[in-house]
Amino acid sequence: MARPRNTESDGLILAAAADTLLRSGYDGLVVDELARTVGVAKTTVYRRWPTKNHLVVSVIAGWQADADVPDSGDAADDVVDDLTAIVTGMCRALDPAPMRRLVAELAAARLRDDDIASSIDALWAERRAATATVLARGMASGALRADLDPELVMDQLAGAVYYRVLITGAVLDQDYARALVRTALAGAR
Amino acid sequence: MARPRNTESDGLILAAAADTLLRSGYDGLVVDELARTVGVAKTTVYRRWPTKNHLVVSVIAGWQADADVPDSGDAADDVVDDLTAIVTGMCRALDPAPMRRLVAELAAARLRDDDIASSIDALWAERRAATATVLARGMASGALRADLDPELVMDQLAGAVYYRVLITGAVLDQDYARALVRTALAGAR
Amino acid sequence: MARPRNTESDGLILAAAADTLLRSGYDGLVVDELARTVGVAKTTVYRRWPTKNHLVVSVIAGWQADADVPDSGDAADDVVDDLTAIVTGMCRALDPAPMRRLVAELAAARLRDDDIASSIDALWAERRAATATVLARGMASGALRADLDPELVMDQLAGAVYYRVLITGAVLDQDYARALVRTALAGAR
Amino acid sequence: MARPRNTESDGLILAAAADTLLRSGYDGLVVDELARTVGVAKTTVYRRWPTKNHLVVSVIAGWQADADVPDSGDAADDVVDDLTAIVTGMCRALDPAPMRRLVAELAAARLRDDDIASSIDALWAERRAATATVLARGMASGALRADLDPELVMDQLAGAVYYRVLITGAVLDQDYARALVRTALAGAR
DNA sequence: AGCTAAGCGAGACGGTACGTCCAGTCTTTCG
DNA sequence: CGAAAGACTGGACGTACCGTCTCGCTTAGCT
Repeated sequence: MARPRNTESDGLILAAAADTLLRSGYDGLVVDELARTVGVAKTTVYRRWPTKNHLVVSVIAGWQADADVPDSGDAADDVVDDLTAIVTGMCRALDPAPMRRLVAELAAARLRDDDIASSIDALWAERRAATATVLARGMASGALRADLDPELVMDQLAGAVYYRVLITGAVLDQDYARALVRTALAGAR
Repeated sequence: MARPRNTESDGLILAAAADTLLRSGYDGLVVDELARTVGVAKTTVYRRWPTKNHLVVSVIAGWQADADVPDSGDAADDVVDDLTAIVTGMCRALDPAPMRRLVAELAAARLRDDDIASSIDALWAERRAATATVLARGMASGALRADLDPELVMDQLAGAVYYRVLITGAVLDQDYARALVRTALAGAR
Repeated sequence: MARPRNTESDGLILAAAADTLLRSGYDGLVVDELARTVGVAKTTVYRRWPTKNHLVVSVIAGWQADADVPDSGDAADDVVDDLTAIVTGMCRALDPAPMRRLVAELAAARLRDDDIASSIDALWAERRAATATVLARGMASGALRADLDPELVMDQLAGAVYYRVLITGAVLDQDYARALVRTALAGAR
Repeated sequence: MARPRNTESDGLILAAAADTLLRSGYDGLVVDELARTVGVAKTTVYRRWPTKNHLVVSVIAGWQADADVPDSGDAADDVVDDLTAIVTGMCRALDPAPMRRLVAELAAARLRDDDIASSIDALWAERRAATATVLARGMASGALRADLDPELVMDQLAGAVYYRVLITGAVLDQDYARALVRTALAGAR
C-alpha cells in the first residue's frame, strides 16, 4: 500500500559496493561516498542494511550465488575431478588479495555480530552443500569409502584453502588444488 | 643520561590489553581506555608499539609462547599421538569465543597491514615448525610415507581447525581433534 | 466532485499538536510522530499545513481566539480596569513555562520564514486591535490624554510582558500586571 | 602539564561564527563548515562548546561586552539623555534583520536548555545593570520620583524594544528611541 | 451506475546537519 | 630523554527530521 522500495537502487548500491570493495577493500568502502556515487541518499542505504557490515555481507552473498555444483558422473575419477573443480574454483576466487582481505573482514564481522553471523553462515552452508553432494555421490557409487565422515573431508579441503587465505597467505593455484584433493582423498577410497 | 623506560609498564599494558582483548574483542580494545586503565599515558603505549595492531600482535605472541612441541619418541603411534596432542592443544586454545574473535581480527589485521603481516607470519611459522618437526620425525622413522608433503598435511590439520574457528563456527573438542588427525593421516602411512 | 477532506482530522491534529507543543515544546513536536499519534498519514498533515511552522501557527491562533476584548464603559477607572484585565489575561496565558517556550519558538520561526511571519503578524494584530480599541475609548472619553501615541503605550505594556517571557524569565502574576498598567499610564492621564 | 588548549583557536572560531551568524543567521551556521573555514577539526569546536547553541551564546556574549554605560551628569535632562543613549544603542544594535533573527533564536535556545539559559541570563543581567545605574542616579538626584520601581521602567523600555524586535517586527530608529524614553518617563518625574 | 478527481494510509526517498567515536600525532611540563 | 596529560587532526559512523514522492485503495459527486 505504501510506496514500494526502488528495487533498482538495491542492485546499484550492491554493484557499486562490490566494485569499491574489490578495488579498495573494506576500509575503502565509505557509506557516504557510496551513496553519492550511486546517486542515492545515505538513508536509502541504511534503510536496506542497518550497518556497513550488513551491506558487505550482501555483497558477498551475491558473489557466492554464482558458483555451481559440477557433476560429471559416478566414476571414481570423476568424483575426484568434481572435487578438484570445486577446490580449483575456490582457489581461483579466493586467491586475489582484495578477496582475501574481504574474507578476513567478513570472518571478523561474523564473530563480532550475531546478526551478521547468521547471514554469513547461511551463505557458507550453501557452499558446503554443493561439496557435500559430490561426496555423497562418491560414497553412494562406491568410489569413496562408505564410512567416510564428509564433514571431516570438507573441513580439510576448504580448511586448507581458507587457512592459506587467512593465516599463512600462501599461494592458491591449480596445482595446489589438485595436490590437496589427491592427498585428502588418499585414505578415502 | 636519559631516563630509562619503565619496563614494568610493558607488562602491565600487555596484560591489560590481553585481558580486554579476550573479554571484549578487538574493537573493544580502545587505546585511550587501555592507557587510562593501566594508569599510563597514551604516548607511553605508542612509544612501545607504533600501532594498536602491533600491540595486539605482541599480545598474541605472548600467548603462543606457552604452547610447546611434544616429543614422545619414534613409534608409529607416537607420531599420531604427538600430532593429536598438538591439534588438541590448538582446539583447546582456539575454541573459546573471545579467542575466535581475536584470531579473526588478527587475520583481518594481517591482510590490512603488511607490517603486521610479517609479525604474525613469524608467529605462525614458529607454530608450524613444531608440527613440521613431528612430521619429519615420523617420515624419518618410517611411520609415515616418505613421499608425503608435510606442508599439505599441516594445511589440512591446522586448516580444518581454523576453518571451524573462523568460517563455520563449529565446535572444537578433543574428539574432533582425534578424528581429524586419524582421517588426515589415513593415507599417509 | 472529488472526495472531500475529512474535517475531523483537522481538529484531531490540531489538538494533538497543541498538546505536544505545550508538553514538549517546539522541537518536541515531530511531524512523523504526531501523525502516528493521531492515526493519520503524514501526507494528511502536510496537505493541510505546508510546514510544521504553519501548523504551529494554527495552533496558536486557536489559543488566541479564546481571549476577548473586555468593555466596561467609559469612566476613567474603567479604562485602567480594562487594560489591567487585558494585561492580566496575557500574563496568565503566557506565564507557564511551556507557553514561554512556544512563544520563543514562534518568534524565532517568524524571523526565519516570511510566510510564517505574516500569519503570526495577523495574529498579533488582532490582539493589538483589542487593546487599541480600549485606548481609543479612553482618549475619546477624556480619561486619557488626547496626544497619546497608542502604539507606544501598547509597546510598553505588551513589550514588558513579552520581555519577561522571552528575555528575563521573570514571573508574571496579577500584581505585576496591575503595577505595570499603573506605571505605564502614570503620565497618560 | 598537558598540552594547553590553543587559545588562538577560540578567538578564530568565535570570530568566524560571529561573522557567519550575522551574514547567514542561525541555520546558516554549520559546525562542520565553520571548522573547515577556521582550519580546525570539528572536534576542536565541540571540545570548547558542547553544542552549537553554546557556541552561539558565546558569540553573543562577546558582542555584549562592548557596550558601556553613558554618564553625563545628574541633571534631569541628562538622565533622560543617558537613557535615550542607551535605548538608541539598543535600537541600533538590534534593528538589523540578522540580529533580530539571532536574538529570537537565542531566546528560543534559552527556554529549551537550562544550561544555555544561565549563560544568557548572566549576559542580560549585565546589560540591565547599566540601565539600573542610570535610573538610580536619577532617583538619587531627584530628577526622577523616588518611589519609582526601576524594574518596571526597564521592563517598559527594553521590553518595547525587544517587542518590536521579536513580535511586531516594527522599525527601531532614533526617533522611536527618543519617543519611547519620553513617554515612559512622562509620569516618572 | 459508472467515471473520475481528490483524499488517504503507508512508507520510501533526498537532503542536510548533528554529535560521537577512535586512531595516531603533537605539545607542554615535570622528573 | 621518558612519562603524564590531554589537545589536535582527520575521517567515518549512524541518527534524526523535514518535506516530497509514489503507491494502491476509498469515496464523493458529476455525467
